[in-house]
Amino acid sequence: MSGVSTAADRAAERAEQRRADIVHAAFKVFTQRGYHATGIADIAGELGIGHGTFYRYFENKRDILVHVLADAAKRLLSVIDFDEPGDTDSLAEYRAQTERICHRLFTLFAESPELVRLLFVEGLAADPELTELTLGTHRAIAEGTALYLRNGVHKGFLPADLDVEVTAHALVGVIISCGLSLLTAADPVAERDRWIRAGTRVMFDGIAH
Amino acid sequence: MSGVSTAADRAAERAEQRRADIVHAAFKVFTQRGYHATGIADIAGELGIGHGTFYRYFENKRDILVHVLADAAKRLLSVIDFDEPGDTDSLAEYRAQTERICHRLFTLFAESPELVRLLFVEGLAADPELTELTLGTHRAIAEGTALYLRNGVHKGFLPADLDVEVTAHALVGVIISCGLSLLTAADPVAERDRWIRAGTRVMFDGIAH
Amino acid sequence: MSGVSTAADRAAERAEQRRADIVHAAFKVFTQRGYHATGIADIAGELGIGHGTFYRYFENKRDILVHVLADAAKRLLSVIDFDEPGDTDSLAEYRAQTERICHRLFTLFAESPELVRLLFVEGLAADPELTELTLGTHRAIAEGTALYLRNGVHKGFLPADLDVEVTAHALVGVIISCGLSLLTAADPVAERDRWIRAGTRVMFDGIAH
Amino acid sequence: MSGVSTAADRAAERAEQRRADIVHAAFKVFTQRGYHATGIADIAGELGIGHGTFYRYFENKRDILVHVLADAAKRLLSVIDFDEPGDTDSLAEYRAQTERICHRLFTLFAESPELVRLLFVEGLAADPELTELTLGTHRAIAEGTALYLRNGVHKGFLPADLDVEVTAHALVGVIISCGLSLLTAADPVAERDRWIRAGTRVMFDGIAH
DNA sequence: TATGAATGAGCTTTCATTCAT
DNA sequence: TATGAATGAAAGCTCATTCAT
Repeated sequence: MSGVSTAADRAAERAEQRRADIVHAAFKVFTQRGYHATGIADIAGELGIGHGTFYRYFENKRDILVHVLADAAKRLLSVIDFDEPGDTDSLAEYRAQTERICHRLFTLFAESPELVRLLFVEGLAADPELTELTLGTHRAIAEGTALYLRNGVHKGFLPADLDVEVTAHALVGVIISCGLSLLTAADPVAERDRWIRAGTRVMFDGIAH
Repeated sequence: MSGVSTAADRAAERAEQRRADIVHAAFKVFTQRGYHATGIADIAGELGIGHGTFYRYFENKRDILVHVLADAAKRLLSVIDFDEPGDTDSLAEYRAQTERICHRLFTLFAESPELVRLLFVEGLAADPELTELTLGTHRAIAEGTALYLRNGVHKGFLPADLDVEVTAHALVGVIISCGLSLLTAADPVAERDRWIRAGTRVMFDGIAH
Repeated sequence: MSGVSTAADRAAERAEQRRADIVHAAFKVFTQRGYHATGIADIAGELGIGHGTFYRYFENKRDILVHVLADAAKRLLSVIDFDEPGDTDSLAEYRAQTERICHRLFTLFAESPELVRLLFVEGLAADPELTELTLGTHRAIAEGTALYLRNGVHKGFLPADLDVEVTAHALVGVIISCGLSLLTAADPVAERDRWIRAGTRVMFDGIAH
Repeated sequence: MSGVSTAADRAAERAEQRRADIVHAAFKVFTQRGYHATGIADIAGELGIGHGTFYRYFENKRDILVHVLADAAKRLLSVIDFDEPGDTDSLAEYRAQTERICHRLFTLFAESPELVRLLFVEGLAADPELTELTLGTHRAIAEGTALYLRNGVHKGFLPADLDVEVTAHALVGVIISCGLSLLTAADPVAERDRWIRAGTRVMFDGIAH
């Protein structure tokens, strides 16, 4: 609050900024060349800093990937968490809400395929331990999704015997598949809209209606 | 038919057997340690052969992965292709068929999580080119799935305006998510059954019914 | 002489023929790709035989090179030894003889640059020991040359204080340089004739006349 | 001039020094064991540095050989270029000059047989491309020699119809042969003197005088 | 704090040689 | 006798990480 130790504060601030810069640069090169094909020198080169400097901010190559993944997961989750599970009181409201969320989410996928690449591709296979971590992120998304389902069950507009956990996970599968599809889509925006429509349709109506 | 050139035949047979052995061993170590953490020496060691021998049968490390992936994809696809898309004439029949397919598929996942690991994890991120190849396998599964949907649309028990391609892809997402879930499931068989039930339910009825 | 053990004789003959074939094939590939870049498989492949067969006729890779070098040296020396050192009784006769020898020798170089490559390039640097062996061949040529010079000194048409050994060696240097020049000559025959003329001229008259 | 950026200067200087050290070490081991028998580890070991360090200064094994050869060629050529072709106006002066050059050159050979080994043996056969490069060095020596001959023709103390190019090349052959001879000479200095005498004699007088 | 020179573990790959068939 | 499958020593090279400056 006070002006005391401002110099130290500024230093800490600059350090924080540099950490963020490095995470950003690593995100870029990891998604471009892939985690294993990327060298620390590539990350440092992207920023124009010495690669020794990297080690003043991160433990090692794996460490930066963990941070990049966490950052990416946070970005993705913020898109889902933007809405409030408890806000909806009817199926129609929930469906509208779902469409909004899918729109935001799939727009994010269409606009930053790097994020998809990182969370659904690179992070998944960097090493066995990170597979677990990334699957944890998937689980976190599933849990976020489950909150909405539970609200519906609680409010009565979703059936009481819905297997909330597995269903939520299945929906995450749809999200993953959408992300991977947009990765190679010729027209990502058009593809995104097809996914929003077809995705919410199968989710709410099933394929038969 | 005749006994002529039996020696050469036997040699070719043994070579083919050895190739299969190497693919099998590579499958095992790739799924255990991950592609990048695996050395050729690990594959050779698994078989108790000299690592120079490996290079008599495969070009290089990438080559064996491609073969392992192809083998895994074939195994997975054969489970789906086992049924005949045109066999069903009503929604009820299709639903029963779907349950059978899911049962076989998810049983495969539960019994050989390595296959899941390979097709949905390792193969996806070994290198950018292999990501494409693996996404191609996903597309192949989606196309297999689409055949069933198209049969339903054609027969009239599925709505004419169903977005078959995207819906099929979405279902592949469910399959992927199921595979990944079973990877860490405490009781894979029980989990498998939940996925069969919840999966077919959301697929046919949507979440609302 | 008798017909006894003809079968064994024929076998030995065939073996000898095959040794010669292998030497010939090795000569070809060594001069094309260089000794170190050549594999045993290349030699065997050139002959269409299994590479295991190679080892039934030669100890190892170095062994075949020694034989190839010996064969090449023999061919080169036979061109020099074709004449009789004692045949000439005057400077004019010796000069005519030298021109004949040079003609034969340089024609050999022009026609089979591979022989040059082998004796003055590959053999020289295959390994330290073979350098000695090849320098021995050079010395053998020098000794052959020295015989002619000694005849001249003995007959009195060359000065008594001529340093026969070193001069002979110097002439070998001219031969080597001619060989290497023809290796990259655009018109080897024309170049050959220039070397015969200029070479005998400097040898007999020095540069000043 | 100023003290500015002295640190960077010193770094560059040290780097240059290290490059020179590596060239020097490589020169030594290449001439001892031969190019192909030498490993990068041998070069690094000679200097007591890690072999990874080698790759900070040179692209690969071939790269260092090229540099070693260039360095050796420069040293040899500097001995020839020390004199001025145009300095002599009579045959006697040219002969004296030639003797001086031969003295310096053959002394270099006697004192550093490694240089001979490198330029006339190793460099010649390391690989086909380097054969060309080394023959290029021989051509450069021939061209240097040709300058002297042309001076004599121009001044009139050498015959107008002298085939300068081929004669120069022939003299290079004598130089090569001298170098190779000194390689195995029991008493290199005595041998050197014989070559100076016999070499200049045959060059200027031919064998007959 | 920033740097990049130095390091060496560890990898992929080659190929001369052996030997069972 | 002819073969080629099997082998593993050995080499070149990369790159994450350390640390003196």
